[in-house]
Amino acid sequence: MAEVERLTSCTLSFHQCRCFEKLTAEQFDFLEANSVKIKYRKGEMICKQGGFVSHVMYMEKGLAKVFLEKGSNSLVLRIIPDGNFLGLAAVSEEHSNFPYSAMAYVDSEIRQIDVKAFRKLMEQNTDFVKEVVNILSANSIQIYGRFFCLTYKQAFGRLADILLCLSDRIFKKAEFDLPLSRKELGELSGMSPETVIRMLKEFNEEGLIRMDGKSIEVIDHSRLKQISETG
Amino acid sequence: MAEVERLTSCTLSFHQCRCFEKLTAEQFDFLEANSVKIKYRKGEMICKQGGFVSHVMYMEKGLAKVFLEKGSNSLVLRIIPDGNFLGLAAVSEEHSNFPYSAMAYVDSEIRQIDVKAFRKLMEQNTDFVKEVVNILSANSIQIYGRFFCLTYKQAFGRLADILLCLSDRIFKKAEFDLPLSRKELGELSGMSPETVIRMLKEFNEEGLIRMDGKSIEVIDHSRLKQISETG
DNA sequence: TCAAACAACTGATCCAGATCAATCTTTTTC
DNA sequence: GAAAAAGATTGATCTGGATCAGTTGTTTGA
Repeated sequence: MAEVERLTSCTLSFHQCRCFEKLTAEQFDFLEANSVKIKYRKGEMICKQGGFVSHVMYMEKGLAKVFLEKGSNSLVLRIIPDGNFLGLAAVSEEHSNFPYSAMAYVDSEIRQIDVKAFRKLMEQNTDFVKEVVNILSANSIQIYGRFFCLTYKQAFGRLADILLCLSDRIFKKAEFDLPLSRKELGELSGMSPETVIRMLKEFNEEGLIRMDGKSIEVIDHSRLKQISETG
Repeated sequence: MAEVERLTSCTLSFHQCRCFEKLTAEQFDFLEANSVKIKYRKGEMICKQGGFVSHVMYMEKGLAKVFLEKGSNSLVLRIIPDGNFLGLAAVSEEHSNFPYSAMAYVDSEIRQIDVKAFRKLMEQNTDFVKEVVNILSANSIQIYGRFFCLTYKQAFGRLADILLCLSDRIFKKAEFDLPLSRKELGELSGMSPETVIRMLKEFNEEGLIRMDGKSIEVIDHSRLKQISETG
């Protein structure tokens, strides 16, 4: 029996992007010819909510957040590690403006692909467009889970979610140096920076994590998972 | 200058489905031959979160909610009026289980389309698959707005959103009979039924709406809109 | 036709987590 | 390398909205 996916506020879809594998050598060259690699520094804006869409972007190396902003409020929708698309909303012909902003968490290399060229490939290659549909679906499902968790889980459950997500899926090791401020960690888990600090301190004191400034180590993975589920 | 889309917790995307217009007569017949119309009674489940996906569903007539459930918590993702798809997540080959449940708010007629037939049309018809991509994108963007609002807006702002959404976009008139219980209205706007009642009462007393049991009339549209924006 | 379940409503209480106000620490800048 | 700005931390306070505990209609169904 297939296990039903667990609802987490994890900020990353489970989908492994296999788009480019579907292209012929010729199509891949066409895509290369119509794209350019851009380097962003930590903290730089990659796109602005409301701005004109001109490219589909692909994270080659780095880490970024995709978020909504309004006034002083900011909601992180997704975080984008290596090998993921950013701004795939652009493929829809009906949206000429970015529905979200994106910012680099760390120095990042992003491939900008001309949206017209990208759409052309979608017309030419059935497997490619199917893969795009798969990615869009997977992104939606991930957002649903995140939406549910930020709405119903308590603060400690949401923080446990994010810590596990960072450890298991972004950095893929128990110990990592957090490239985010407490404020940004708060935006990710939907709480104030002060609450983040207090909860991290508590997790630390109870031996669930070991924390030293920016360095975090997940110690009791299974209890964190339990907190994430019951929180 | 194009106006940037307003963030609301409205439960309905702005996209008008034009999928079927893209099909040839032959393809349309194929789709008809591979689909069946099902009637659901008010309150009946249309699909269950975790259940196997076998069909793409299209709301021909009626109103339904698409929601996540876990324990006693329920989060309404979207409401589906006439002429919208339900369960389009099924088109992705990677998801064999429904990521959400759906329930009919009122007696509804739903076309179930065999997912294999649907996918076949996506392979055959470029315009059709583009339109599917457009719908998926529009759905995502709508969910983003809703996510933001349920996270950051206060209760009265969220309720104002929903009332305007119901009046402007679902029923398309100022006065309508609400086919939802206070509890369901609470699920839609992310609050407890008691809070819904208190806020409706307040809106009523301040002359923003006129309320009599199930019947609701929007009186002061512009102030409601203002509340929705500042709330 | 009656009771039993459900929906609407009201008032009182409570609490998670935000906000505010300091202090301390680290990083940046000139 | 000193001053200034930004981030981390701590403690005290405050509050929006949930929860609880009723009462009063209103369907439902045996």
